Amino acid sequence: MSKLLREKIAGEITLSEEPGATIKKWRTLFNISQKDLAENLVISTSVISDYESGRRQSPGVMTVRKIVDGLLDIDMNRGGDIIKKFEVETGSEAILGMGEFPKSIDAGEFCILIEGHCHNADVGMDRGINGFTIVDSLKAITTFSSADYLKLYGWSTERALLFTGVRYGRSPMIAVRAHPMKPAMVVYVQPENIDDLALRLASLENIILVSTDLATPELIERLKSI
Amino acid sequence: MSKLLREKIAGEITLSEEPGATIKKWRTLFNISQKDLAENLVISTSVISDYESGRRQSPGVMTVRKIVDGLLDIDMNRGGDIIKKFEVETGSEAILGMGEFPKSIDAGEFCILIEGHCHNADVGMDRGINGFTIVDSLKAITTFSSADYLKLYGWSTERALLFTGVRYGRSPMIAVRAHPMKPAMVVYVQPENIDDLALRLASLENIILVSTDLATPELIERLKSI
DNA sequence: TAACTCAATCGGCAATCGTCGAAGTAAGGC
DNA sequence: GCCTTACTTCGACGATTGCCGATTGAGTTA
Repeated sequence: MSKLLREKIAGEITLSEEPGATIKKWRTLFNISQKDLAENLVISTSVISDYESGRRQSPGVMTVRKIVDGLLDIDMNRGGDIIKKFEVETGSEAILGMGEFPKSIDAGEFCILIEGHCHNADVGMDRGINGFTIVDSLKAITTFSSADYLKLYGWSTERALLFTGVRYGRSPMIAVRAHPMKPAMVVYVQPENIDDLALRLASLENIILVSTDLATPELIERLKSI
Repeated sequence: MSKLLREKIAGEITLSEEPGATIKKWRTLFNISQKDLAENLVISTSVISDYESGRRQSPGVMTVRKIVDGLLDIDMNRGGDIIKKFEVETGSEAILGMGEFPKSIDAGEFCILIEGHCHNADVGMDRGINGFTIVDSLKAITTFSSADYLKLYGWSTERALLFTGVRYGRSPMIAVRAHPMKPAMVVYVQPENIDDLALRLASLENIILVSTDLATPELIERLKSI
């Protein structure tokens, strides 16, 4: 959905030397009048104008968030035409889900959330997880170019990498071993088996290896809720 | 360089329900202590702590900007290790440059800035330009998949599309014609010729067709300065 | 255990935000 | 010329931010 767009707009406004001008740019891009926006946010139109004209030079993030959401909301109610224009393809179909958490979550907590069992207790659980990527292992192996592997890591490598369709429980860990970037945690989703070598490799790389019996859709839902 | 990352961090902080927690997440990710950050920003450490702990729940965009830049700055001074970790490949080599302007700039002004000559005065110059993309036409034609064309349009289609290596002056406009997304302006960079059909198509699509004698590096520099 | 680092907490104060509403300007209809 | 629509400008005022410095607490290290 439009999460990326939302972030893009917010980021641009926040970083702009003239946040007001940037707000205006986006409002115009969305073809929304000050009045419509003001109505949506239940504030007076002069407020919008004050921001855009620069009378308030450093609006709080809360204000920016409200404005961004207002723009997106109005467009949605109109059919989402502009949003669609900005939407980019999600990329490879081997990636089933991906997200970043707004704040670090403890590996232990994460484990509980996904009802996972840890298989190598020797590596510490005291690290933060900042995001997740769920991969269809088979598709990933057959369709990924080496550059695509970068996509597995969203914005932070301090993340959990979840593999579905695990058969012998060896290849995913081998792939991780071969790759220069290391996740904080690897999760096998409903694996048929967990390989011994995989376990050794995980400990070697200092990666927490976990398995869960939850199904992928359920997992995605839980992870999105963080 | 790290423009995308900068925007990503700012966007995430701004949109977070707990901006402080998100600030902390990134500071930790960058392995920077409150003290180091405070020193870089020439403020007291308690300020950072106050934000992270949530005493200030809606910091101004100026504050957020300073913090983000502080994080990136410190990392740069340390060798830029973390930034590099987040850097994603720039993508196709057919795209020579791309950027978004922090605010809308008038088509006329834009024209003057790049020392361009307009070839179809019939279409109005009264539209805003929000960004630009410079493409090597030859490489684009030979290497782009149809999905790649989406990349030409950064975040806004209300942008200028600049083609280099134009020979007959026809193909670029044909490509634009065939594509569902239309830029506000097409610029031929040091073209050998400008095709008549291209002109007609431009008018038909209501796209401003401009040519410039400036070289690509000079163009990029000027455009980045907006 | 004393010394030091990293971070959290808090009272306090000037500067700025967030918001309103009234009044004013500019561009079209008709 | 009169009525809308779409903004801009501005005085006012309570709520918050932005910042400081002092203090406390939890970990490290010598």
